Amino acid sequence: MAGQDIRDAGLKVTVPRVKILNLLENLGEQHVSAEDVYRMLLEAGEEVGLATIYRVLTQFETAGLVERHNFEGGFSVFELNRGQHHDHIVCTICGKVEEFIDETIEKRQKQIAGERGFEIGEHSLIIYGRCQDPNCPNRD
Amino acid sequence: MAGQDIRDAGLKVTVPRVKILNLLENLGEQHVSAEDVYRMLLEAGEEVGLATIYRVLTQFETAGLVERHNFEGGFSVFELNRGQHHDHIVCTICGKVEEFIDETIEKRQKQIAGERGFEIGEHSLIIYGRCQDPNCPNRD
DNA sequence: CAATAGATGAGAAGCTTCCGCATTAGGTAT
DNA sequence: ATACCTAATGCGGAAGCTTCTCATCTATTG
Repeated sequence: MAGQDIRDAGLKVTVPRVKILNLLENLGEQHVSAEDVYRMLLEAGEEVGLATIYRVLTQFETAGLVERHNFEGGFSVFELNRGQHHDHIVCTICGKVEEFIDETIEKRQKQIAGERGFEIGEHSLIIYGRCQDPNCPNRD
Repeated sequence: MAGQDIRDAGLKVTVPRVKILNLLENLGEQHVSAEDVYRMLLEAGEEVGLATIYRVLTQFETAGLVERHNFEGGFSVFELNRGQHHDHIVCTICGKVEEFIDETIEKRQKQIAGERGFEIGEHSLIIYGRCQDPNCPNRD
């Protein structure tokens, strides 16, 4: 349950934090910006200050509860950390994001880092392309 | 030569554009921000407005002359497009950037995109870690 | 060399993100 | 329960990166 996760992260269980975490839990694989979270909560009649959202998302990230991604566009998007690392493939037309995991790539990355004397930390692999979703305005 | 590249891109060959392109050509594998370009030109006694640098870098990117990367930190870095695609490994301590190419990973990416019905375009693979450069303040 | 479409520079404005500070609320011990 | 103390919130505003506006200037073309 959300409350316990927040407590485990060493944070007080407050109304805004629970609202934000619940929202993320209900989002599934969807990726949202801080502004998105703000708007979605507003639309649900739950008003939380934007500064608080940024603060809380950063705290959740530090605590490992959520992941932050820097897609193109200069702002961050967040998603719940469901434990399993994964990479992203993003449609440059409609913005749809899918996730994937590939062991081959993971292994090669570790090797590459090792060869270059890097102690590997995070990594970010984003493939950009055009999806074939019938609802995607991908025509030409 | 720089002038011809600029003309080929459909842009007028102006003093600022030539200065910026020449600077990038002399930078090798170094990655610079727009602000870096501004400062470097200033130090070389060549004053170019910051707005122009942003404009020109974006135009060069569109024309395929330079590549823009969004590393962590919320700002873009640029490098000359030397034709050969490559990925990056970034030290999270000292910010050092190294480049690499790996055919295994490239191939898997194409496969993954194909499996998911994506027509692959760009991709961005950034590994974050800690380097072992003696000059890197990597101690703990 | 004049005409013109395009480029520049300076400052203002935009966007995302983060402070500072007064107020409020969670957690804990009474 | 109550009161206390620390932490969290919310607001306004500010910071950093980037883009826009617009008057001025310049590269190109005939």
